[in-house]
Amino acid sequence: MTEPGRITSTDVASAAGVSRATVSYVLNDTPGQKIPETTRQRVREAATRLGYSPSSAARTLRRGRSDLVLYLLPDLPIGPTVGDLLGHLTTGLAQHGLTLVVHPASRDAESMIELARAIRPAAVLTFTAVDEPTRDRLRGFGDPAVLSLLPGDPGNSRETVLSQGNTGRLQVQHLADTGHQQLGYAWPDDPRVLPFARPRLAGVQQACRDLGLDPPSVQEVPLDVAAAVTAIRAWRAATPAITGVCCYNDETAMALIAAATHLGLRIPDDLAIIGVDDNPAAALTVPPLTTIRTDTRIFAELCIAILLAQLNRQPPPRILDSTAVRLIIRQSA
Amino acid sequence: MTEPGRITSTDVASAAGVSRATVSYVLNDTPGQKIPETTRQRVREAATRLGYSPSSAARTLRRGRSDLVLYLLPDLPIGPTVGDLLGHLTTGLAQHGLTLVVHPASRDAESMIELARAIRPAAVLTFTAVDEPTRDRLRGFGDPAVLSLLPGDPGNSRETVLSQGNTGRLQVQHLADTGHQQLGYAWPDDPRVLPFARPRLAGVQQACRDLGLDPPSVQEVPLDVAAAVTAIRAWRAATPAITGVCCYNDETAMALIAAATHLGLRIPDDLAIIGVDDNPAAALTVPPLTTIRTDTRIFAELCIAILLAQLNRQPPPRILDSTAVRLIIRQSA
DNA sequence: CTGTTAGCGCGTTCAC
DNA sequence: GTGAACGCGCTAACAG
Repeated sequence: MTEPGRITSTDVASAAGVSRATVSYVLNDTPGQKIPETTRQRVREAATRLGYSPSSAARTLRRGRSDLVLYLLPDLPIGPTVGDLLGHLTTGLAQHGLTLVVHPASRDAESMIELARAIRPAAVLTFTAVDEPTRDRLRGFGDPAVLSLLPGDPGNSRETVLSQGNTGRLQVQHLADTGHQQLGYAWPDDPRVLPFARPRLAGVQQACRDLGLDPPSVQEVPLDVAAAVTAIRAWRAATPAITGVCCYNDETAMALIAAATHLGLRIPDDLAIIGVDDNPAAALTVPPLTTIRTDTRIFAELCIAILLAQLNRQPPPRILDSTAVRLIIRQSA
Repeated sequence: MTEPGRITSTDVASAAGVSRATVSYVLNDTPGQKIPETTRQRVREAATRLGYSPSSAARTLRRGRSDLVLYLLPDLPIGPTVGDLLGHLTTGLAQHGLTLVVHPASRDAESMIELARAIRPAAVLTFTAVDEPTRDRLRGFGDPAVLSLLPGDPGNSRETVLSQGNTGRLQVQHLADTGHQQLGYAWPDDPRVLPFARPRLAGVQQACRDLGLDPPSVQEVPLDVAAAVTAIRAWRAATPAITGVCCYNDETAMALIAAATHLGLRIPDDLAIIGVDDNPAAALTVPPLTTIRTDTRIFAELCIAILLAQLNRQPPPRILDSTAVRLIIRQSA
């Protein structure tokens, strides 16, 4: 007779011998309500015994805001880093009663706006920056917290989480530490990863300036051995020759390793190569790849801390992302 | 005055000069309602002009079921295949007005049940099988469609999507085609991937039986070159020696390639190696890796078709997953 | 003090 | 074509 899953606050109320209002007050610890501990006990006991959990639909309807966090999935291959980030975000948000919903980040903002309108997310998480007009319209839909992971236009760089600057700095620093003066940058050919590639290159360029090195010689390196051979030839033909290369990511680095092997070059003696990501494959190349790892767990926690602060209208925690990024020294550089 | 995003069916109704009921009937194309085309036009025009989209909270409350699809993220490293699948599922579901929500698949079913209770998903998508009791309890919460991607216990194998059997078959077939009679299987050491590894190995074993080959010699191959060296030594010491190895995935295969290189073995002449996944890195190993690719787009579409059929209480489309799996011949086997 | 009543939020659907 | 009730939790106003 009692349909399973149909336990509402009414059921809890009658089981505890109180009204639905009281149930709500107790379960939400509403401040300013003087309800004796004995009653609270009874209500809570009844709630757990019956397995009550409030309907998020009804709650959302009333509150004007859901417990969902909208995560706009960029249109690019999801590597292990982004994948792990997703996993940790999901787990971390769940601990705060928030649920991650994934949606494709389409070109036009419309479909995102419409979804936000429909589900009234507590927060919106994106990789690419959200422009002001869109942000404004979002405010109408429960005023979600908005967090962009990657920096947008330089200058408009509010609190950005994945600065990527440290990544480049660590790459350059390590190459400089191991005696390289002339650096190359292996740029990806997939236009979809531009939002990641641009700030990474910028970080490398900045680090070169800071260390007094020449700016890096940028070559496009598609994920294909023949093309990588061409890039390496160009670097080695330069005067002075490039001896160390910062790669956009580990896959780009692997293309370079394969090409260098083809050319009979020795890594790192003839050419030092350093990647980004610490892809599981990076430990298994020949030679194993030196790379930069982002600790996605720390990173996810940082994102969540920022979101929660915004939701509670508190100042954002001023934590640097440098703790989350670290050099993994293997043998390619 | 008109708060943005606060357009409700009441607004549309008054703009079109009709009642909210009519708005609902028109916008949902409710069958059995005789509403003249002119009125319908007016309602639709008003809706688009005002930018109306219904509140999913209210709709869920009324319908007892939301437009969310719960996706239980298994606790394992998210490789490119699972990542791409996620992307395609998201996009494909969005085209049907469904939204993917991601939740960690925790050990106990409780937290999942509770979430389902709260959000009333239209469907639940899991990798590992859902047991009968859990399935039963779910029925109470709007009776979501349930789809398990991986097979559970053999025997209880209802409609399973990612059978993995074809994967193993393709691996064995190719090795047999290229003259290998004694096969090895490189088994992963990460217990979290067991749900994938078990059916893949089962597929390999079945294929060996079908082709009259000896059962594969299984060696555990951690993602570490030293350990992979040990495995290769064991295979080569066997009589008759193993000449071709099916790997759990591309990373396992890469460990083997690195180990073989260390041992001075030639691939594929001394040892043929075949992976699974077609990880972007697979094309960049030396030699490039022969592997099995799953077309995640086709696969996602298949999942969605099955879900939609279940939602409409129609028989599931009987499509084989073989179309989605394909051999990529490079040079390692 | 302790707790209740009543109405809102918004789309859906039955009965007229 | 419409009025009205419903689904469920929240909370301002109010009573014992």
